[in-house]
Amino acid sequence: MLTERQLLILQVIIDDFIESAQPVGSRAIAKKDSITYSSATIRNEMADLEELGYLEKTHSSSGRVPSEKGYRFYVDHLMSPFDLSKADITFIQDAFTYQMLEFERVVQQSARILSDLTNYTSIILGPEVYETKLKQLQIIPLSNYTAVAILVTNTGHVEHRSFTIPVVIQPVDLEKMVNILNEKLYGVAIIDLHRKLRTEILELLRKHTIEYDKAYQYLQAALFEEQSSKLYVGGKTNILMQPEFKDIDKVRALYSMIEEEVEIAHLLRNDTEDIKISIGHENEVSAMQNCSLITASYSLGDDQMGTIALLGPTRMEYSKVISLLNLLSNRMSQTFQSWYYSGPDGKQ
Amino acid sequence: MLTERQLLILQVIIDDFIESAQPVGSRAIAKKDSITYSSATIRNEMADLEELGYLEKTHSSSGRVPSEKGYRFYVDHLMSPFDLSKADITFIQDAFTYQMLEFERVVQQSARILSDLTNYTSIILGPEVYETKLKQLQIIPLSNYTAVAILVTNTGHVEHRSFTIPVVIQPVDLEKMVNILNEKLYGVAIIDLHRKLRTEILELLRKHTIEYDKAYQYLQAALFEEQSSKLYVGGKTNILMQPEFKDIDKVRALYSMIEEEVEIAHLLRNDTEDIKISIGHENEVSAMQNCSLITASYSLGDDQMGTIALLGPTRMEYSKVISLLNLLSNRMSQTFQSWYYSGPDGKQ
DNA sequence: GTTAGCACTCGATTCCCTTGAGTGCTAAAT
DNA sequence: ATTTAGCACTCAAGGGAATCGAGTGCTAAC
Repeated sequence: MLTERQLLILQVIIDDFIESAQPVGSRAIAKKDSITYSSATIRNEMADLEELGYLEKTHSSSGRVPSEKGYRFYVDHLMSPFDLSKADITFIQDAFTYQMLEFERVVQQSARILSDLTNYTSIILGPEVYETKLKQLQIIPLSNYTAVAILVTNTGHVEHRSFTIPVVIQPVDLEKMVNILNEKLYGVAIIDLHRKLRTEILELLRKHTIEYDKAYQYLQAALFEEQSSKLYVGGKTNILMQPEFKDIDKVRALYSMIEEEVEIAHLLRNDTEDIKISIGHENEVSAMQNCSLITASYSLGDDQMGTIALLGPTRMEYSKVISLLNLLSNRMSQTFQSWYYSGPDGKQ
Repeated sequence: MLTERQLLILQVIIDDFIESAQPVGSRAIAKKDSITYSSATIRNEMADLEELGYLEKTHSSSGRVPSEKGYRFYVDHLMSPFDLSKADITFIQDAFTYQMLEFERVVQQSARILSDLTNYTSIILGPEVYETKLKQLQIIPLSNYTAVAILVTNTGHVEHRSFTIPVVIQPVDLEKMVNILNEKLYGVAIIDLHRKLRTEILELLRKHTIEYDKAYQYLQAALFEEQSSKLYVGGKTNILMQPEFKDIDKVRALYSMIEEEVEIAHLLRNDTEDIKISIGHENEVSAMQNCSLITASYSLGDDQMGTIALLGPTRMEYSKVISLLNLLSNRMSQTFQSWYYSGPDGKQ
């Protein structure tokens, strides 16, 4: 068990290192206002903290640097809550008052806010489209041979895909089909669309169009190809600003990691209500092992929608990042909520 | 005027340097099969070529490096046409045979192809949406207070924007409005939409809806906000692979430059039929002055649509890049063409 | 005109020395 | 029993000096 004094010293060291990115020496600590002991005492405590695994040295005569265990202890027990500046808060509020009526827009804006306010890289995992519901389906002919299919969900999300119209299908058939589909599929969750199309609608359609199979096949290709949830990344170049990434190879590794959308999406998904923090080697992926990843989730009512995250060096401003993620995930959830339950202005 | 031998030597030096990124020495040149002179002779010629400004030394006893004037001469007179490998060609053809029916898709795919095949960064400037024509306008209500407006162009491009419905406007008004708009605006170029809305349609609409002004204002906000042509960037991280960018500051400068979409768009626009090459300081922007930018344009029929470009170090594989850009811009133009004039399969 | 030969240049690498920030330990002070 | 002052020690970083070698320019011979 750590003594009060050790707790204090550990906290001060980590705070200092997070700010300065330089190994912290005993003299520097002794000078702090909150510290009343001499550098020699500090040295003794530091030696103990090192032995306990909370601190490390970069070389035998260097100052101390927090270990991953140190950071873990810090975020669990030590760190003091961060008060966002008035400026930051109004910045966020402002961003959310002006015409935030589209999912994509909210998410992109949020990613941007996060990266701008932290100098880290923000990653936002979009919702599983599956959970939203079909509002309207439309097929708009572009030429005699091509058309664009448009799918609108209740969240205002629009998917579209152009396709060639098979010769055997007449425009009038197409129209009939769309009518039937809209009638039968309105309000159906996107995740169920596929199944429903294949079963219930099949018979119905057969009565009206001769070439159901072909039409079905095309429709499916047109609409259901990429419904995997999207990744929004903000401030990718912020990584370059961090002193721990002055070595270009690390940057390269991290970038190619971020481009692995599938893997990242998997890593991110945070199903809990809480904020989740992964420090250094707590991350499974090797390219991220000198990084920390902090994730929070946003939701619509009780439904988890997606995850917002910040990726930075292990020497991260945990406290600030957590405050920000909390504020922003709430703000996002609120916004989505307001689209459904609020007054005519869509404001709270 | 350069002698035959000088031309040969210059060519060999630049070819070598483009491949190796290392200053080229006289001995290395003398060893090449195509060179029958001794290193001493080469040295004399190199000294002359340096005096003429085509070569430079990095320091007084180093090998030679092409100057920007050298590169310029090389691309204008020296470089031999590059035969793309069978593999590369089939790779491109394959990419274009499978369901390329959306503008975005074609462009994104192309950007990817370019960056993958070259290890440079590709930038594609989308078409001015203005030049395309309105196919259909739709407003789909999402709730009592919100709706999504969708605009489809003849190129299969879909724009959409959610908005709040002003209280004063009834759903039935909305419907009427959309009908009128579709009737009157079908086939109108996007660039003319604005004007037309403001003039001709105004009176017509006034007869039918009470709150035209409000509706107009909302419609406009919903549909015409971001019609600037889009930028598609591929292989941004390829920059990190080039030895001339092992210095992180240069990378940072270049990245923040690329993010200036407006400026880049302006730089890129290539209104000629031909391929345009800007070497080093021929670029106005300082962050690009150790880069070369090669642009080509793609078109629909006789209408220039947009620009595709590759950005790399001045030591670029000009010859290969040019072949690739030629092939790809043609392939893109063809594809767009085929959407309009070809048979039911959309194939040539 | 071409080439061999040689002195010369200069970046890169290595080694050594110095500096200074920081430690650990011991002994004295509280 | 803590705390602190003092001192010897460690090691990274930075600054020459020495060495190496790739490459040049020039001269004289072919």
